[in-house]
Parts: sequence; C-alpha cells; structure tokens
Amino acid sequence: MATLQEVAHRARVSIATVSRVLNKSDKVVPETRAAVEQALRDLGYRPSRVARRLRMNSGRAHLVGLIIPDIQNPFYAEIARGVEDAAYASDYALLLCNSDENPEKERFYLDVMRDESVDGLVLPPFDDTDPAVVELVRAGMPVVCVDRSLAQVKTDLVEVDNYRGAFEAVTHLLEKGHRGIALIEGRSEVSTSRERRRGYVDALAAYQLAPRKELMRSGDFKQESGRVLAGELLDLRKPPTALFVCNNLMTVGALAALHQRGRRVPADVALVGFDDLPWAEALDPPPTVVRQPAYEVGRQAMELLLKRITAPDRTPVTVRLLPELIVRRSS
Amino acid sequence: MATLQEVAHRARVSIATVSRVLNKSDKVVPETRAAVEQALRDLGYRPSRVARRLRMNSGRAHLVGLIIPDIQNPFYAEIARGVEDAAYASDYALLLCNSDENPEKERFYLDVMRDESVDGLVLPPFDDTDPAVVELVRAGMPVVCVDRSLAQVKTDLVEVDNYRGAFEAVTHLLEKGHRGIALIEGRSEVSTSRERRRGYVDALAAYQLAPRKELMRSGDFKQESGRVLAGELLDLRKPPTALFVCNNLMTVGALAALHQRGRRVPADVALVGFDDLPWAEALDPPPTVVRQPAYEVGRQAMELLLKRITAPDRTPVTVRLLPELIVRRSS
DNA sequence: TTGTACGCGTTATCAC
DNA sequence: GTGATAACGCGTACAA
Repeated sequence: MATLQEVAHRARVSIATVSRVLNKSDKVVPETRAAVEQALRDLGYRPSRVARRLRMNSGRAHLVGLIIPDIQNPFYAEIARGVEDAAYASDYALLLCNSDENPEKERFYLDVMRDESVDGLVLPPFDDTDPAVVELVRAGMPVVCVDRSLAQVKTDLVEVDNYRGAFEAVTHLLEKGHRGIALIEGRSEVSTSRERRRGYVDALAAYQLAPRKELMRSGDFKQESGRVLAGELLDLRKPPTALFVCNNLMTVGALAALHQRGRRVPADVALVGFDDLPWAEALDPPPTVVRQPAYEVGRQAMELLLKRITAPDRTPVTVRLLPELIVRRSS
Repeated sequence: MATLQEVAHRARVSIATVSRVLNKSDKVVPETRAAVEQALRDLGYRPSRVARRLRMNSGRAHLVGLIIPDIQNPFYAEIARGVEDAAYASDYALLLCNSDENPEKERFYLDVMRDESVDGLVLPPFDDTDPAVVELVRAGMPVVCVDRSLAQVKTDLVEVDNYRGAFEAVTHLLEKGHRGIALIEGRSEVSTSRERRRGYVDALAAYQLAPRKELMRSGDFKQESGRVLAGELLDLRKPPTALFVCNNLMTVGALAALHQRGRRVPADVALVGFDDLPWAEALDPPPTVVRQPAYEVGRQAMELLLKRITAPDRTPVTVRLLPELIVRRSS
C-alpha cells in the first residue's frame, strides 16, 4: 500500500514527477524516469482508485454498474457476462447487483452507484417511470438501458424484438395445426410482456383467431408461477393444445406441470418458450424456444456505455437485436 | 450531487456541524440540527462514498468483493446470491467479478479490489498458492475463502464436506448393485476434486473394489467435457453401468452423451451428479445428485467476513457444511 | 525539466 | 455547541 509520497521519497524526486511518469506525460528526463520506475517496482506501488476518483471530474473511474433483477436467471447471467467481458476488455471493473425487482433494493443500489461515482450504468429498468433512475439520467449519469426502456427520458437502449419473437413462435404453433394456444406471460405491466402479448394476439389474428381470455395468464417470471399457471390451463374443461410461455424460468415450471399431469410433449400438448436455456438439450423434451441474443445484448450495451462516457452528448441510439426461433422437440 | 460545503452554506453553519448531525454525534443543539436537516433534504444531499473511503482507515467502505470463476454456473450463482443477500442485509455493496479461472483476469480483479480499498473479499481460490492472494492476505486484507482453501496462509473458510458427499453418492450406487462405477471429475489438481476422488475410492474399497484407471477421467468442470468424457466411457469395450459426475455442468453434458447414444437412464446406465440444478425436475430424467448448500455457503462466508472486518485479529475459523444426497430418477 | 501547492469531499482533532 | 483546519492520495496549474 505504498503511496505516491513514499515512492517520491525513495526516488528522491517530488510526487509530481512520479505522477508524471505514471501518466506517461513525457516531460521527464530518462534517468529520473528510470529512478522513479525502479522505486515504483521496489515498493510495488499501485495507484489508489479511490483517491483518483475523488480528484478527477468523472469518466475515469473505470468502474461501471450493472443492476439486474436476478443473477440466477440464465438470461440475465448471460447479459452480465456480455457486459463484463466487454468491460474487462476495456479495463473497466463492474459493480454488479441484484434488485429482485424489489424497489427498495433497486433504490439502495442506485444510491450506491451514484455515491461510488461510477462512470456509468447499464440496467433493465424495472419500472418505466422510476423517478430514481430518471433523476439520475437527468443529472448526467451515463445510462444504457437493456431489454426495457425508460418512458420519461431518452437513453441508449439495447433491446430485442419481442413482438417479432412472439409472433414467430405463435405462428410456428399455428402452422403445426394448433388452434387452442395459451399464453403464459410474466408481469403484465412491463413493456416486454406487452410486446410479446401483442405478437401473440397478432399471430392469432393472422389466422382469423380471436384471443380467448381464459387462455391468457399472467405470472411473475418465476418458475413456480409457470408451474401453477400451466397447471390451471391444463385443468381447464377445454384445455389448450399448445402453450406459449414468455420466459425461461416459467417454461421450466410449465414443463414440470406437464410432467406432473402425465401429459406427453408434444403429443398431447405442444410447448414453445421464450429465452433459451443452457441445459435445453438435457430437458425432457428439449424445448422449442425463441432465443434472445443475451450475451450480445450485454456486450453491445457496454460498448454503447463506453461511447457515451467518452462523449456524453451523443444523441442516444437504440440497437434492436433479432431473436431466433430454435425448433426442438417440444412442438 | 450536493456536497457538505453547500449544505453547510445553506444552513449557515460550518461543515463540521453538518458532519456531526450526519454522524449522529449528539453534540448539536436541536435548532441547528433541524436547520441542517432541512438543508440536507432541500439539496438531496448524499455523502460521497469515495471521499469517505479516502479519509477513513478501512473497514468502513461498506463494500466487499467477490471473485468467482463463472456466474453462469448455477453453483456459483447461488453462492453469489447468498453473499449478496447477507451483504445487503448489512448495507454492504458487492463488487462481483468472474475470473474464468483465468490467472490474468483473476490478477486484474484482485488488483481492482485492493485499489478500490474494499473492506474484504470472499473467493474460492482457484490456485492453492496464488501469490497475489497470499500477499493480499498477508497485507491484512480480510479474506474468507469458500469451497476451496489456501495452502500457505490461514483464512476463514466455508467449505462443504466433499469427501463425504462423494462417499455417499458412490455408496448409493453400490447399494443399487452397481460394480462398474465410473468417475468423471473436474480439473484433477484442485482440492475439491481430490477429496471427491478420495470419497469415490474409499466407497469402492468398502465394497472390496479396487478403483480402475480406465473408469476415472478428468475434465474441466464444463458441460462439453462432461459430454466428451461420458462418451468415451460409454464407448469402452466394457462400459461402466453407472456414472458419478463431479459437478453440475458436466452432469448435464453426461446426460446429453447418454441421450446421443440412446442409453436409457437408469435402466442401461445409472447417473449421480455433484451439485444440484435449479432445473433438475425438468431434466430427463431428473438426476440424483449430491446437493451442496451453496446459498448457505455464500451467506455464512459473508457473515464471517463481516466479523473479520470488525475484528481483524480473530483467529480464523472453518465452517464445514454437509452436502445432501437427493435421490431422483437417474439411479 | 522539476517542484510547490491547491483541491476533490470527508472525518476527526483541535481550539474557541 | 460550534468552527477552523489537518489529513486521506492523487492530478495538475503554476512557479522555479
């Protein structure tokens, strides 16, 4: 834990000189430079990121924040990896937090980010209008949204075409001859849910089918709610012949419900999920899914953030990535 | 982004007074206190964690680091949640990084941790003797190891009884009548692998069975290596009748290899894995596993770290948690 | 080319 | 009770 002071003393120069050789400002004669570098090595000097951050205006902390709902969800884990790899490639460290979609935790971590003077933030805003986030953006914090966008303020955004993904998934089921197609969505108020629902409805409409309320259920994106909702649907007097489940965890839950009731997939009931799963091939059966390029979402978000940090006044851009229907054996 | 200075000015007091009301030091008369609190609210003041960290000796950053190999591995994701929840409960933020078991990345993040003056670190040391970690511990950084321990220096440690877990798993297979039991382990040099192998060998010995080299394979903890190694074993002239696979990802890979070759589980070949999977119930078949209490590992590690931060001279303790054999349908 | 000195936002130790 | 003021470690404008 040597300081500039100590290095300077050992090299018999001033701290300014040491700072100069550190910051590559070339106005230092080779011999003193050599002496300083020697002292640096001897003491194993490392600059304090804390002191540096305090001194400098901003944009040089080389630290960014990422707030996601749940790192145990493979979709977010993959985004996180994309963000981190891109950050690491540029020598940025990552302050990673789980909000659990809990406003209190989200607030806490948002405060931490600000109080730590991070250079920027990437996040899937859990609430269109969260005043804390909006305020932060207005205060000049570089923010890149992923997956979902902010209503009241414009930021860089990396999103996936949810409408198209859902439309293709449901069309795929329709082409297989299904007409009773149920929808299991996540929390209905978030924008991604709305778009997927729209894709579902429009796909049905293209086949002259009206959406039936009893076949549309809202959950909370968790495994358990997928299990429960699929169960309810299967227990209907006229159960659906196919399930379109709007996220990965709920898909796993739906599969469990199917097994519990001894329904064969896809013979009795077909299934298409949203989000791919790393273990898809080992599932019973491997599910057909709409795969979101999550790693790419994270990577591009981080890259956008880096650009914004270096040029805070760029006009915000939106990157829209395409999902891909992966047909496996559940449909 | 108001500072103490501005608040003081607005409340017509000195910064010292403001600092006093913030730090609850009660030597301030009610009326001035009220005035200050008003100013605080008006300006939406938040203390800078950076400045605070620079000023204070240590142990008050309310920031700890966690370095894990791979957040996409459910085992580590669960540990991370345990750590984070415990941290959050004590108002600590978490600097979370993935090392990929890559020495270069590990080194980078370790440096970041030190340079950020984090209060402490929890990590599964990827190398018994990593000089960077050892040095950090010697320099006084509070460190709690999880899952694996450091050879050259003593730290707090939260581990799982790997030997016993493996012993029980293999004994379970032996009781089912299996005699040709193969072992698929991760990187053979890490301590957890050694212990699990020991459990495997001893369990066989208890049944008067000698371990057979051709049935013992080492991989790298990744899904693909599980698939490849299981494939090799199944293609043997005298293939094993049961597989004991030493981590979660490799278990999924082994399952895939089994399916590829049309082997029925457990009718043709039985399978027991190490580490539970959140999607276990949806796998084909749901695998019997040795479940490690990963969340608890993380939680207790963070709690130990908090104790060490407040009392750096405590003698290090080791917490050993018990794994649990969960019998499902693959054995 | 090198050194001195200030300020970043805090906390804590003095005086008053 | 309250107010100056000295650190904490660093970058940099300015002086030498």
